[in-house]
Amino acid sequence: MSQYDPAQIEPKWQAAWDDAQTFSATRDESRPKYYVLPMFPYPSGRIHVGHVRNYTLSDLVARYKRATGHNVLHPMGFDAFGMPAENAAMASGGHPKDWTYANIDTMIEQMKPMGWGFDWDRMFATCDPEYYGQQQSMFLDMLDAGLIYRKNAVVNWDPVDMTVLANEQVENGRGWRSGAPVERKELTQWFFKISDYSGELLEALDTLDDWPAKVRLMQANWIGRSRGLQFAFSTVEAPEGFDRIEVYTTRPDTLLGASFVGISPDHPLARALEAERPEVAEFVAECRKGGTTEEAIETAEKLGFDTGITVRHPFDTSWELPVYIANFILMDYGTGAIFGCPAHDPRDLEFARKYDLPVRSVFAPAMGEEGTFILPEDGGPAYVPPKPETVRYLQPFAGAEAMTGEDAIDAAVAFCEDNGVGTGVTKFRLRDWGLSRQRYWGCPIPVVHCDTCGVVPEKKENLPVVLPEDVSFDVPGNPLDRHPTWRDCACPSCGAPARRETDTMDTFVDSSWYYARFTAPRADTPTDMDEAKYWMNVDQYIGGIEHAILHLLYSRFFARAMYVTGHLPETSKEPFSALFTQGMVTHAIYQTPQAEGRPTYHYPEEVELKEGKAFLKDTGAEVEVIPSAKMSKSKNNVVDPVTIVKQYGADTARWFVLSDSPPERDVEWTAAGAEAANRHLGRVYRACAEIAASDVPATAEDEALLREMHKAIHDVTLAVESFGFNAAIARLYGLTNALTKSRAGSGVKREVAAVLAQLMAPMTPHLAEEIWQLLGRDGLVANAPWPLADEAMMIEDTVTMPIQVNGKRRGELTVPRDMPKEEIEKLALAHDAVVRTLDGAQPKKLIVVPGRIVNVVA
RNA sequence: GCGGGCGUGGCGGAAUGGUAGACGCGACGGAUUCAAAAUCCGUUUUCCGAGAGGAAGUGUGGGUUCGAGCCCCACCGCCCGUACCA
Repeated sequence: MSQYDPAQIEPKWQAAWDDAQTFSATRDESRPKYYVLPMFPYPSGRIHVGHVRNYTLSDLVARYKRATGHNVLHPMGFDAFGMPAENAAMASGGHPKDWTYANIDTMIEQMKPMGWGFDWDRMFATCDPEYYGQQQSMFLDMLDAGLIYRKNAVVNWDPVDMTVLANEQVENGRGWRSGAPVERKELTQWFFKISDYSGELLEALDTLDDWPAKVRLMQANWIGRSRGLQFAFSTVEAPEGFDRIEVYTTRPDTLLGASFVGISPDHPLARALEAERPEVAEFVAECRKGGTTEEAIETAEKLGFDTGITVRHPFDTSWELPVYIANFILMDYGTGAIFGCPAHDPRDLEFARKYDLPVRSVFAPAMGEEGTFILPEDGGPAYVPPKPETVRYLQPFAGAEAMTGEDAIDAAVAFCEDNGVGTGVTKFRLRDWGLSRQRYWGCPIPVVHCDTCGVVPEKKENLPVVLPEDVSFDVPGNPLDRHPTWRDCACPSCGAPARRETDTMDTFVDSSWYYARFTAPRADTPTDMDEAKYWMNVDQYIGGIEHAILHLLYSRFFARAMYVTGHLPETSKEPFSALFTQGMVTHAIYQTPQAEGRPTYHYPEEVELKEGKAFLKDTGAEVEVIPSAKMSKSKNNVVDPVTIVKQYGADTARWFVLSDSPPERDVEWTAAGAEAANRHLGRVYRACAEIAASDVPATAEDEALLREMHKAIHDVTLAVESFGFNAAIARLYGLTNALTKSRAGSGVKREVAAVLAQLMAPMTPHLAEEIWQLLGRDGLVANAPWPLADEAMMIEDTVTMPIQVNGKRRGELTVPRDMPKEEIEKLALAHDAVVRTLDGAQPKKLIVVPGRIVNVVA
């Protein structure tokens, strides 16, 4: 009998699918459509195991949905703009375009042998002018619709290289190349008005039933709707025009605990003082050191500068509070000014203790819950109970003494409004989306700057504004800025000499509408409405949890913006009907510690495993094993899928990434696991080949095997529907074992083997086709309808229930499936173990859950 | 710092509030073999016990319940995100 030989069978079936055009999607109103989309990859140069997991998951869903009668769209493309291409050009002197397209070719070559059923005819890369030209066209429509505007925003500035840095290019506050301390610098930049949609994007989260709850929660917190009070402090001895400082607070109930007013270093008042007073300028310059990330700002040491200006408390004009410039206050949120209440905010407390400002508690734990509570003014930590918790107000100015924070906030807002101290307002944390990038390898922003006409949109007939190819990366900065001819152009409005916008778009723009483009990838408009109406929405989107907020939120906004500009139907405002977030693929790190600095990392193939320990093959020296680490080139623990496929075949790689871990969790790649997967597939192949050739008449075991088959169909179908692919695989192991051990006749065994092939087809499609053929079935298993479980065939006559005494298992009871509760009670009380444990005592309670459990409470 | 998630045998993991450890890996024992590889069969949470059986046990500490891996509270550890990595 022939052996399982993936190298021979896999290319054969891939060619068969190609010939039959199995996975090319065309509109067909007679069948329900199903659009399954894995997040498209960045063309880094090689596919990695994370990609293998992502596309194996989407392919499984696609093949399963095909089998259940759906017209499936399962496309693939490349998110091809971005920094790595420019970094490669800087490092090795090539061109980002050549680097990118060469990488795409390599990756396609690596993807094809995996047997993923993509509709390759729809492929595109976002750096294709055909794609980004349509993106420019939409930009103009959105600009026209008032969805895009310009304003100032801060960037990371490398003062030595004189260039803007991405957050990841800032290491410990210094530029990655120059090593110079990074500064925050303001530039005029383009923005999408995503904040216009804050409320809608938040509320619509409730409609996304098939999204993970954690993602919806993360987005809700990110959008961050808050109710609060906006009011103004009147100032004492402030410069002209600063009679008042507007502040926003979400805790107006803590107004009597106010201790100081803090303003952002970018607040207009801070700017005014900076211009006049050198010591302020010095302090503000100090605040502007470091990167722009929220993390860097929040974890930096809290710094304050006493301006000498004071403000009057709105409830008591004789009470004056100092005004500090503070480095932890963001100009982007609220009004860029706050009042500090140290007793009830840890940051304010740290600040107050540092600058010796008063700490005044506003509320304390409600009566009876005080325990060991220490007031913050007596050295305790800031007291910040959850808002729904009832607390005791020490000096209630609005409402009762004991109230929840929520009620107290409402009462305080009402009180302040009644007394002319500010108004209650709703604010969002979500900021507008800055899309300008001072970089070459991105979609050019199609506008022109003219001295007379100002900012002028490029004419649509002049699109795409194509990136020039004659650029060099030998000097830091954006080559578009210094391009001799591309930059200079004629004003589309008056024709006078003008200057092209040299900022390009954030790559998040590219990935915010690719799902829509896949429905009509060659259209000469951004989308084709008929195709979009048929294929949208994405029925199942699959990708990494790392995109939970930004990419998914931007895409949700973009779909709305595309609806407003007529590029998507209203029904596509939420473009992803269901979302699944997969876990990472990890791999052990093998390292030898060094006396100083980084350890030496060893490749897995240099290491030998013996008795749970790892040794270097060369020297026999023991190496340290760090399990389950994220794969990283610098740690030498990256597994290359190409090697795996050469060694074991694509089906083994697919089977392995699906088995073991549930798909939403991280999975550790182990050589042993891959071998085990391969061994099992070999077992299935041999068993089925043997069955195909056997000739045993029907036996008494036929029915038992058929029952097992129907139960397996039922269980696997449920598991696949609920993304429990590891459970589905465990069930398939079970069916395989039942099939190989059964003494049923050949007829039934062949039927079960064929069903096994069908159930495995979405996971190991090549092997499934081969078995299908061995069994003499017609056509492709890829085109066969999904098997149906016959519920009547699954029913067993008896059930076995555990018997517990006081919640501890003491025995079990096998009874007819439909035995009445009273009968079960009698049998349970008469059971040896129960009699022994009760020892003559009367049971206090008897709980019988028919078919489930019996619990005797003594 | 803040927001979110996860934590179960030697390992990956299973378990609508109802027998904790399915299924797989590894390990151990056996069959087959001149021998090995491959393959097949069996055992495998820990501790006590010859055995029958018993006790403990799902990161830590508490709580709710007839019954908690699952629900609630506090803590510890790891992972993701933190708006210019994609």
